[in-house]
Amino acid sequence: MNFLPVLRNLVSAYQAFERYSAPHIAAMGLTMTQFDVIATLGNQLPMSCKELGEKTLVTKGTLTGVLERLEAKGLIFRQINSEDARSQLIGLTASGQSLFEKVFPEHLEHLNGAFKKLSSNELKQLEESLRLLRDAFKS
Amino acid sequence: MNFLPVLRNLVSAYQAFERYSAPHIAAMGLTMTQFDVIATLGNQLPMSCKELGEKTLVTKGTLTGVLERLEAKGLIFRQINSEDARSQLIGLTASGQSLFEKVFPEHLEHLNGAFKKLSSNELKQLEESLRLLRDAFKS
DNA sequence: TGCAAATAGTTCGTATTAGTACTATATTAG
DNA sequence: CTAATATAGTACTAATACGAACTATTTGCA
Repeated sequence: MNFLPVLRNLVSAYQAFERYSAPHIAAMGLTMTQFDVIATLGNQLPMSCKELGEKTLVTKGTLTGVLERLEAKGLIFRQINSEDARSQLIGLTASGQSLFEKVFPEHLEHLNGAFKKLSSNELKQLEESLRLLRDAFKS
Repeated sequence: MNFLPVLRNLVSAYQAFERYSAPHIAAMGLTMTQFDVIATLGNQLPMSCKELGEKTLVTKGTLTGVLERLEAKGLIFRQINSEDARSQLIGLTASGQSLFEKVFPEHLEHLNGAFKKLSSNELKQLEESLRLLRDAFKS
């Protein structure tokens, strides 16, 4: 069974998504990864780097640098985790929260411009197919 | 229509693929991108950077660095393109060819370990779904 | 209790990655 | 024929990205 076309389509679909999204996000002064972090922190209680990394699929080594830059922009704060001194809690500052409220719905609308081309069935099929593929690579 | 689960699955499937493949390729002394270039050049006539970039989905700026490192390892050569002095032709050296012949079938077998979990229908469905998604982001 | 093992984050090295500006060459319109 | 434009590849910058080594805690187990 020839699976190379599937791999090729996986990579090109992923790249197409990135290239569709990145310019819109860059126009708001963020990178994709930074946006991902802001979107994950929005409307949530402060969370640890570990949890943030799991939700955004960003490894901890990368996250350190991303958080540095977001902190330098005044978008996030860090606070001590009183339950575990190894850990810290990350949250949005007022400025980060207001950026989130502006940018997140806008970007959803931008993405909807692409997804509205797909039917409800196609979306469901996609979600299921992708889950199968991911699971095939796991374990 | 909520498309966020589809996006999340796209990213996690892509990452699962990378994390399944990368260690196997790293064990052979290559990165994923380097392997991609070697695999694309294998059993082909020398081709331009432009063509190589289109086939591997690597942008030209990135390709410059990748080719530098592959050339330093003695795996590829560059030759003048007599038809266009702006361009050069990239091909595998004997050493690169022999690496290709060893590594490519091995890696296909490794990937098959994941893909054999999917039925023929699931593969077909995946290929089609991913093409739809990619096209939704294009244009 | 006390120490080995696990965990949270940072640091570091290497390699992409995108994007822009730049050089050299080719093509094409007038 | 020549000037404007397009194209191929390189140089450069900023930001990921991964993995390994490292520090500071915390946990688990004997």
